[in-house]
Amino acid sequence: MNHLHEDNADLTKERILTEAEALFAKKGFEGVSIREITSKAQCNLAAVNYHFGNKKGLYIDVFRYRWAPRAKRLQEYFRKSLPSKKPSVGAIIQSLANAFLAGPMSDEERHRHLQLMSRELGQPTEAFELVANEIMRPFFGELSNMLRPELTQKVEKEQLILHILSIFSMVLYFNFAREAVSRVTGRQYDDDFKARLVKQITEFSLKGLEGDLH
Amino acid sequence: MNHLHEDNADLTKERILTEAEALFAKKGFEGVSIREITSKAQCNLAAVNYHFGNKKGLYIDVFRYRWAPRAKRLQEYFRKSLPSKKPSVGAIIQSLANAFLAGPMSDEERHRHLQLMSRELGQPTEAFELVANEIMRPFFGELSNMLRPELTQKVEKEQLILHILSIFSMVLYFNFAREAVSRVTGRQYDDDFKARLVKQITEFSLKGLEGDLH
DNA sequence: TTGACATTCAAACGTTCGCTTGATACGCTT
DNA sequence: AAGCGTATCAAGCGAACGTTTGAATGTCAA
Repeated sequence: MNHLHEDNADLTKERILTEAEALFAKKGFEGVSIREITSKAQCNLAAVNYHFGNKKGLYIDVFRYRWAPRAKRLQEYFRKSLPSKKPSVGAIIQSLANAFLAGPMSDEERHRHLQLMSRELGQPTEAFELVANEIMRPFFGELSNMLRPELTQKVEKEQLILHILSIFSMVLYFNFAREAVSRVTGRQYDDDFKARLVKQITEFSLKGLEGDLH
Repeated sequence: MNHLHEDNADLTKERILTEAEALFAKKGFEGVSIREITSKAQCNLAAVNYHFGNKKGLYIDVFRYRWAPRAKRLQEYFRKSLPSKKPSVGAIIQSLANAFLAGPMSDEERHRHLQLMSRELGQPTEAFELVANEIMRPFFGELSNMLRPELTQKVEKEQLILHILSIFSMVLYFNFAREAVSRVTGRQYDDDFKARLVKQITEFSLKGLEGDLH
């Protein structure tokens, strides 16, 4: 193995995945043509069908090889941001909001990531299965286990999940609707404003949980 | 005026608007073809170009003649749901969440409405100007004026807007990401569950504002 | 009855779409 | 050197796309 031509193949394949992710995030599946992707990736039109079978296969592989690994990196970053021992609910929420809005990735990369996620949430395709089973479900379970000991016993499982979803709704919305948020607030979406949004999500959510905490 | 053929024209035009809205909401602008719309509207392919100029013109007119009026109806419903005198913050939020999740429209209609809105929020087009100027800006101003007297003086304008956006993020998310929400919670998206979501949004948001209230 | 206008229609326009094909070049194995 | 598998390429396929056209139809005012 490790032939030279396989390295080249990998490079082409990687370039296609990179450009495809950016374009799918920006314009959606139907808004992008294979020609546009291969043109930006500087390769032949047929390369997509050769490496990924068809357009949908490429879309799925974008989630498999780009989105899902990044989501796991994001989760890992979140875990390492937590205080090593018995993190408080406030610390958990803050780490969560911070990881998703000002985490380890570049602003562009994070925007791509959340755009792709939002598209799948709003209009699930085959890729949603991957997102749900490999990323969402385990992470929600992890968060539930983390928060459970901090909550009063009367809080049911469903209530806890709804709380977590409420927090996520803000994280996603403030990224997904950047332009609307910028216009309504009159603020540019720069690092200052992102820090402000992290603060808002953290404080609003922490208070939102009040009454269900010990 | 009031010629018979103008009535017929209106009917065709109305049918196109109706089917177009449903399809644009479901599949997005690029995911729908004029042929699909005119086929469902049971009219000729050229009717879209005759009545609306081109596909984009139809999309804009869907927002102008369908979406915006419905948004105003929704706002009117919200106003009438409020206690007639000095509504409390809790009453305001509850009326808001209820109007958007269980308001005057059918579940399908509301779903269409919020899907179209979410699409414009995530990927603004020409229609976003209409949405922002004629619907969002006035309504946000109205909500601000309503909530302002109930908040402590230290709450700045930006803070207030971020609070409102936080509430809206939940309203939109729980509609936009129906399938994900259903899967994660394990619940069908029926009337019972919608009532549960209204409760969650109301209580979570009301607590989220705590500390900034009188 | 005639002429002007509004609306619908079948048909076709040129373009772009996703995808396939067969040729070509290259590196590896034997 | 021969044969094999991998990768890239230009070219082209049929289908679907948004849009245009010109004729047909129906309705009103003059």
